[in-house]
Parts: sequence; structure tokens; C-alpha cells
Amino acid sequence: MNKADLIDNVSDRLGHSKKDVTDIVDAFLHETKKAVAKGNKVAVSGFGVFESTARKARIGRNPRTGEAVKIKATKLPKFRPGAEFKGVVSGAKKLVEPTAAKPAAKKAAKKAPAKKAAAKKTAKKAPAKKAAAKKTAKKAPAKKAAAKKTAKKTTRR
Amino acid sequence: MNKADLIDNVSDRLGHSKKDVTDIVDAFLHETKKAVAKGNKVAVSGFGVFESTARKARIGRNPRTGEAVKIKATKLPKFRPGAEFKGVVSGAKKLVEPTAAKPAAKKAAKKAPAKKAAAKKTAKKAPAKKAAAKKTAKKAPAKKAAAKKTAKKTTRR
DNA sequence: TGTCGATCAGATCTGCTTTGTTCACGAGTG
DNA sequence: CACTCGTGAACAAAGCAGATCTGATCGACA
Repeated sequence: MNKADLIDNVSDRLGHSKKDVTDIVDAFLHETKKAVAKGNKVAVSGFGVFESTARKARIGRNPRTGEAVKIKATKLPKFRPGAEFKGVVSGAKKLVEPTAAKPAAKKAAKKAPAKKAAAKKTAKKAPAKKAAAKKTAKKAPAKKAAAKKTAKKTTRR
Repeated sequence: MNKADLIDNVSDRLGHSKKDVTDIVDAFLHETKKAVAKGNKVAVSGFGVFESTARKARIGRNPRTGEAVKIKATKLPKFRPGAEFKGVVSGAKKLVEPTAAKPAAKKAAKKAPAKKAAAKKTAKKAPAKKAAAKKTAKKAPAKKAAAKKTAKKTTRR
């Protein structure tokens, strides 16, 4: 399967023209590449995170001749799959249709998460009380964390 | 940077509504996840390849207690960045705007690859002579590789 | 037609993955 | 815009599995 197949599927499902889908997908990929190339981390919730990673210089090998070759230090794109993507690939999760899908699929999508939410509510009730008790205490550290985060961002750029 | 930022940038650049861009991007990501979850390889030229990879069962460790824990065999999403993405992140390549960008950008895109082609030609001349000398020796392994490749394709589907 | 991606061997390096908690942020909905 | 819920990051130790990379060629794709 390749980009063109994906674009066909998207065009069929949403009823947008293939040209529009292609243009938008290409632009999305382009913006992703651009951001990562600039050293930014690109987080797509549920799908994964694209970022650049540094590789040190090392010795490689030409597989044809066996000759050792020096590989320079460089930067590479790296992808860390998100939880949903992992869950779907491993089979632990079912893939839920996006909300913009056809109305029939939309109803199905609502039923599936409802079951999950019910299961998780019971699990969360006990810690929710603790969270409420600690809410006032949390405001102060939140500011510190924010300060740390801005510091990290500035160093990155 | 996150999905919403990318969508803003795409919407600004192409003049499509944010809703359309969001719907199309979500569908594209969904189709990608779906295909990989089914065991298909998804190749997006210039960007990279998404596929699933198997992880064997092994022993991990609970970092809290130091206790050994069995990690089950599973399947994971994997991304292999394409040449252009790698080149852009490493700085070896300049990022070319997609063809649906504004007409002014289209002219700039044509000029940039012309310079590169000239640079690559000079780089290729020296190794080309060596390749010619070894050409006869290489024909035999090439056939074996082809045979292996067809075998792999049949097993996958 | 030109570019991209797969393939090959081998040695080295990197990353994965475990549990559980907390917090910040993002996404989606009303 | 506000609110709620979900996602993701961070952290700990350890060891092994997996990824990385090269150059040249060939097949597939845009």
C-alpha cells in the first residue's frame, strides 16, 4: 500500500476530490518534515511523535566489498508510535473511525467509547478524591513545571 | 508542535477550511493505522514507510521493584524515514515545497533540483569506473536476490 | 524518465520494555 | 470559550534484541 492508495481511500470515504486530498496530505507531510528538520518535535495524538535524533560518527561497512567506511555524525527523523497506534497494531485495541466519517459510522463510534468510559470511571473514582484534595497544593508546582518547560524550549531553538 | 499547528499551517497555505484539512488529515492517519494494523506496509514516497514489526517475548524488569517480568510477544508500528525526510533533517537537502503551493514557489522548486543534479554527476564519475570493472562478477548474485524477493512477496499475502 | 526504495553482511550502538504515579497539555465537545 | 477526558512524558535498572549504516544494483513508483 502506498500514498496513492491511502488518498484513494480517503477521497472515497469523505467525498473530497483526489486533488484536494492529495494537496492537503502533501502539505501536511511537508509541514511535518519542515518542523522536524527545524529541530521541533511534532506530536500527533494517538498516532505518534516525529522528532529528530542525533547519531554519532561511526564505522560502517560496504556490504559488497566488506570495506570499512566512516559514517559521519548526522541527524535523523525518528517516530515514536502513540498508544492508540500501538494498541491497534498489537490487536489490544479496535480502531475507531474518525468523527468526520459517514453518519452511520458515527453512531458506531459513539457506542464503542461509551463502554470504555464506563469501565474507566469505576477505576478513576477512588483517585479522583485524592486529586481534589491535592488541587490547591498542585498550583504551585504547576508554575515551576511551566518555567522548566519554557527553559527547555529555548535551549532547543 | 502538534497536529493542530500543522493543520493551521496547511489551512493557511492552501486556503482550505480547517475542518476540511482536519477531516482529511484524520482520515489519512486513520487509513494508515488501519493498513499497518492489517499487516500491510504503507509507503509514502519521500516521507517514509510505516509497517508493523514483531517483537518476541522476553524478560523485562519492573523498575520499581527490580522484579523480572515476562513481556509477551507483540506487534508494533515502525517507521522508516525516506530519503528526502532524512536529507532534510540532516541538512544535506533543502525542503522543496509541494506542487500545489503558490505559483511563485513552483518556479523556485524547479531551480533548486537543477543544481543538485549537476553536483551529483561529478560525484558519480569516479566510482562508475570501478563498477564497470566488477560488473561481470556481480550478475550472479543479482539473480538470487530477485528470487528471494518474489518468495517474500508471496508469503506476505 | 528519473527518483526512490529494497537488498546484501557485519559490527556496533541504541532502544525497548517492564510498573505505577503524577502532572501538563492536547483534543474534542457543548 | 470552557470543560472534560485522554494522551503523553518523566522516572527508576538491566540486558538483550533490534536498528543502523555503508555502496552498488535493480525494481517499483511518481
